[in-house]
Amino acid sequence: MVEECAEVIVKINHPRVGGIFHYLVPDEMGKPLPGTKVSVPFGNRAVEGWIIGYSKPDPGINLREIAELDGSEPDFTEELLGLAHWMSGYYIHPLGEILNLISPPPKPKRPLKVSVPEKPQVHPNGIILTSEQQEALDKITKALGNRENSRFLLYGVTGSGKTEVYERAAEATLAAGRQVLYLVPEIALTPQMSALFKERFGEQVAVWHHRLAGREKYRAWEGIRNGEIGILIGTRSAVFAPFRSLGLIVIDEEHDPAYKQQQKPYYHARQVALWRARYNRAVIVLGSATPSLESYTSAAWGKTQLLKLTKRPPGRCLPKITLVDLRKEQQGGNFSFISEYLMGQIKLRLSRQEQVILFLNRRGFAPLVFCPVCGEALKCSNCSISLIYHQQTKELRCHYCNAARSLPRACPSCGSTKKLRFLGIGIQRVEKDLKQLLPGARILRLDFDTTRKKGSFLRILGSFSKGKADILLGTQMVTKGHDFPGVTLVGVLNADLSLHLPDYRSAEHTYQLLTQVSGRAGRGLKPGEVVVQTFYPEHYSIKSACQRGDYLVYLEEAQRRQSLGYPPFSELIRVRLSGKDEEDVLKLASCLAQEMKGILEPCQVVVLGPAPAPVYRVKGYYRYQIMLGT
DNA sequence: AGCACGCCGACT
DNA sequence: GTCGGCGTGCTC
Repeated sequence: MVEECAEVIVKINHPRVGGIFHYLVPDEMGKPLPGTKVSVPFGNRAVEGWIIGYSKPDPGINLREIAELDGSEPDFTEELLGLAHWMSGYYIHPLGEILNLISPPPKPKRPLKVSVPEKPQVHPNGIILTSEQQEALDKITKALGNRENSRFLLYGVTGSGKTEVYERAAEATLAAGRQVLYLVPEIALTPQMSALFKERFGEQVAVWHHRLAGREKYRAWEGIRNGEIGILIGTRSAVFAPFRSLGLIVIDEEHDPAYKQQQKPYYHARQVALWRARYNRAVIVLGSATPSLESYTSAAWGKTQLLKLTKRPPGRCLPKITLVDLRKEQQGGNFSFISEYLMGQIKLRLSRQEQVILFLNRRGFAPLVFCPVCGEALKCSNCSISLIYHQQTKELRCHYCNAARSLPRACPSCGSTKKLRFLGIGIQRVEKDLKQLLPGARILRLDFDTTRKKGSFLRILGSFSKGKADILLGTQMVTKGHDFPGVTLVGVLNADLSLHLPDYRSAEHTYQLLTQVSGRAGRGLKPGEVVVQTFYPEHYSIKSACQRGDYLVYLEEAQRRQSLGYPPFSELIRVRLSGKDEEDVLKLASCLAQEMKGILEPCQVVVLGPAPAPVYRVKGYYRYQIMLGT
């Protein structure tokens, strides 16, 4: 009779070695708990891995012994092992790599100084809740009290005080002896959030994100594990923290695409959080002024309880929104990026020494550079995409592979040495032109290129909020939850840019972007105004963003998705194949699609493709895709 | 992924 | 005759 052997997942990142390997456990090791890190002989070398369970191996394999146990405690709780299994199946990814992803941070070399945990003290702020806030809070605390796995959508207009509701729900959770996970979409939002929570809850608050230094990381992880930390504020990877008693999960700005990882494994933190909430019988609150359609319909179907905050606190009203039709502007002879109306409003604010935010979702100086003789646009040599001209570095950049080249003397396609032409307007061009149009104005630019250096993001925001500039000109980055009381005007230079992207959610994303950026206006006591410039004022996502307070955009979008058979009314899977040889990729994709059709179409799954991906070459790899839909 | 084994071209 | 090219295949 063969004894039960340890099932070990080896830490080797290749999908072909994703399986379980059995090892004998030497007697002196006893029976280590699942989750324990081990070192095992593998082929002719030693590799690390984790014991994930015990079972009888198939007969006839030459079993070897575990060489070493690493660490006194298992790396994973039972919950996290279960989560890893679920993720491995759901995201079709090797278990070993999932375990690697969620494994604890390494122990720092120098021992940590022993901190004496002070008695946590809570300092209430004395704010009086609006009746809507109170009602939302009551429902959340009731669910907390019942230890139900409840799911809420806190749908509140920008500035309606969602954070205050989260803080009080956190207070109730701590009082019940349980822990809180508070997720935010990006690292830049963690400092202000943790400052806010620390003010109220003291040192039991910790921050987590991937850029944290080694010992900070370790301290937060340990604190969560041993219960000294009651509230963890972090970005999506914080969803894997080893809570001992998780009671509340808050996902702030739940619609934000940053919650989805853009690399393997392509997990969605909201999805993972829902799993953990279920496992822990915890309450989960998804909060947003512009919920994802998935969450909104989930509420409509009764799977999620809807909590609405429709008003800003007394004295703070919603900004007025003005739509400017750029077609009419051009008919009137103004071909500039800025309408007369918006220009007038900017000048008015400058004269009153109020601040302005301008939003244009396009990096660089000119998005297209072409030869006036042959008409050919300059393309990246590795990607099927046009190169963008960047003014300050005087070079052409590919926004997909980041390759840069200097502006060529002669056209690479026809050899003409006539000066290349720039087409379209990027944020650097706006900055340059604005400085000429408004010589006295102090302008700050906030985009990927001005925030590459560590700390520059906060430096720019800091100097703007201290009033050291009049105009903050930015891409996507300016839309995220910052609070500038001095801003009374927000200008959206081109609302249409995200409307025509090849994504079935582009209308939803446009609506969310416009509403979020509009929310930056009038956060102080002075009333705010938003000016939205568009070539397409009758498009429903633009119209609805400008008539806030109605939920029609969700109804309309839901109807459209349903009639076209898109999620959340169906399931959709995109299978992407990529490789250096286009022939090979296409051949394999065709075979795969054929195979899938044979198996899936009888069970009513439609197989579409293969078709070239929207950007069909990236970094020298050809990309084809197959869509599966129900 | 590593790292072996393994069978064909230019070197001390 | 040997060093080494990277094609194929295996790892409890």
